[in-house]
Amino acid sequence: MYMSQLYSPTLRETPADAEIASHQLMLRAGLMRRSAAGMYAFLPLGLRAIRKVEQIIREEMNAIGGQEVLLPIVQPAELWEESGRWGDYGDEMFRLKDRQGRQFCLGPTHEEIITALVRSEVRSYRQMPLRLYQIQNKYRDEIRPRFGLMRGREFIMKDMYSFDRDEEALDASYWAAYHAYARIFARCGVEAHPVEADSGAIGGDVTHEFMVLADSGEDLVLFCPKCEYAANVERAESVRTPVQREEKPELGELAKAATPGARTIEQISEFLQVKPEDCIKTLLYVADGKVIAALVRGDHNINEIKLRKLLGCETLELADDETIFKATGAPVGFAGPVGLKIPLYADYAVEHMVNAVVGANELDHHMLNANLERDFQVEVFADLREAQPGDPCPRCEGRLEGARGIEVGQVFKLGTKYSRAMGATFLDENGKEAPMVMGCYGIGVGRTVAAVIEKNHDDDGIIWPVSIAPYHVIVVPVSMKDEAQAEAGQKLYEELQAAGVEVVLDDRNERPGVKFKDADLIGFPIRVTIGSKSLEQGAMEITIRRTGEKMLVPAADVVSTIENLLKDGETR
RNA sequence: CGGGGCGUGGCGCAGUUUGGCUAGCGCGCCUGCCUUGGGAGCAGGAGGCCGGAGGUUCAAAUCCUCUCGCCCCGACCA
Repeated sequence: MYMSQLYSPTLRETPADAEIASHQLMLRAGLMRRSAAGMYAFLPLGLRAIRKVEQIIREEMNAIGGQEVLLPIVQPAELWEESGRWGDYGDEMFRLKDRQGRQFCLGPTHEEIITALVRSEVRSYRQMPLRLYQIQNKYRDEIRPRFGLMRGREFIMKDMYSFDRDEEALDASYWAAYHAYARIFARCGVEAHPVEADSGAIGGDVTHEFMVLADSGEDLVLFCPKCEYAANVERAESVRTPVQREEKPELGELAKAATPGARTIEQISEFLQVKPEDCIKTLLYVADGKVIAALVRGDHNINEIKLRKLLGCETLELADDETIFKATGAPVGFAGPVGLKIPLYADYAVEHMVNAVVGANELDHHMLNANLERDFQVEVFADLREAQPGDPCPRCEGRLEGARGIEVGQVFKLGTKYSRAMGATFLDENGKEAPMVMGCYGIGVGRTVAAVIEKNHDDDGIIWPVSIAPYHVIVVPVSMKDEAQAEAGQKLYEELQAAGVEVVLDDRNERPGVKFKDADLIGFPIRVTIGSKSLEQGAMEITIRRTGEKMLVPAADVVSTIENLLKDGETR
């Protein structure tokens, strides 16, 4: 490709609305352009990187017996009604009607449509395991699209679905995908750490997310430096420590204190001069229409996912002001467990608390010296809090550390949730009908590219790993007006092409500074500079983008040197 | 959805508080000259119904109303 013809409009200045490095660089380097909030057009260079990631994914999916299909983006509502998700998915689903008034959606994911496809064709255990995947656009009307490709409303995703005869076979599919993922991300040039995760709306119980650690990540990951434990904060367990006391604690007298205007733990602890960890946070929820209270220590955050699991409820939301007033007799900010006539669920940490500060269920008042058993009873103690860095590891003696992560992939064991709901069954060797046991496995393709850039850039621009670089090499004649240079550039360009190297010739009549800046910004792993001085000596200069290392190479050896550099991965 | 901010040429911004006559600046773009190892220089030039609609006024980028779009923070932690 000639640089003069390449449609890659680079930007000298950083677009104002791009916040993180990958977003800024993808715009500046001319990889993509925004078309609407959370929607992007890919330009030639961006598309080439995307395609390379897709190709790596294909190879690894095929290697574990995956077969590629392409499913519709526009999906009929009926299928989603069968699985029950037409209602569940809510505002995040793009919905549309055809001219007959039939309802459709733009697929946010494809469990329904693939299950429908497979149920009508697969009848026998002999036809499984079946592993089908696609690389397709997905649509989610995100509440808040941001950070370019990190959280878009339209995004490219590889999704594989596995269909197996039983749990054991699913396990094999699951771990095959898990290990394929590790290979995929490694080949793309990023480290992606598998962490235990929550399965969210998709369902299922066993699931891992693959996280690229980066400060710009939207997820918080907790991991143990001493063992293998790593989990998304949504999932991370907090351990119950036994209550051990040398002697009976001295219980203070329950007393009411005026706390005008103090509604938050911060305000209360400030006002009463107590530590947040000596306060109990009383949160009122409506679970399937029933009002309950959840208690956590003042300095802890509740984990609603854990609460939801404990209660086993369909819907769970924080109570509104009116409900709170009805249940407690006080406005928001003054709820407490003492005298509260609704079921109380408390985090394990609350077991340890003595002489706690709690809301008094009365405007502008709190209670001091509230104590378990004596002053209030708790229905159930459970792990309800959000784990945080510094917490003990649930698996060993270590302490958890925290890091931010970009979720580039997730693998799920779905079980029979969809196959049961949608009647995807088969006959086993005894002629007995059973639901297929499913798994699903996603990779955000664009997000992976963005994550790679987050981890591979410097002040000058992108530093592509060779494996997904849009092009491997850029040949830069310093001056196109110099015939010897122009000719040598053209010749090298042709030789590299003949050798199968993906190469761009910067044939623009620009000053060298401009060409170098663009080359660095776009991030070609290797640059060959052809200048008059070196050329007179019959040499060219090879620069490695990642290290900045320069080497003067005899013109005759340039192609073989580059081939070796690309092969041994020194430029990665 | 709540809070904050922003919409002025392809990009980055000034001008808006205190309405005023040809709407500016830098980058980019076009032409010519010149220059060629890290975003050169000189000269000339193109390009903007100031997001949109309505209103106030002799006069609106500027004031008022409505609307659309975008960005950031938060989204129930009492």
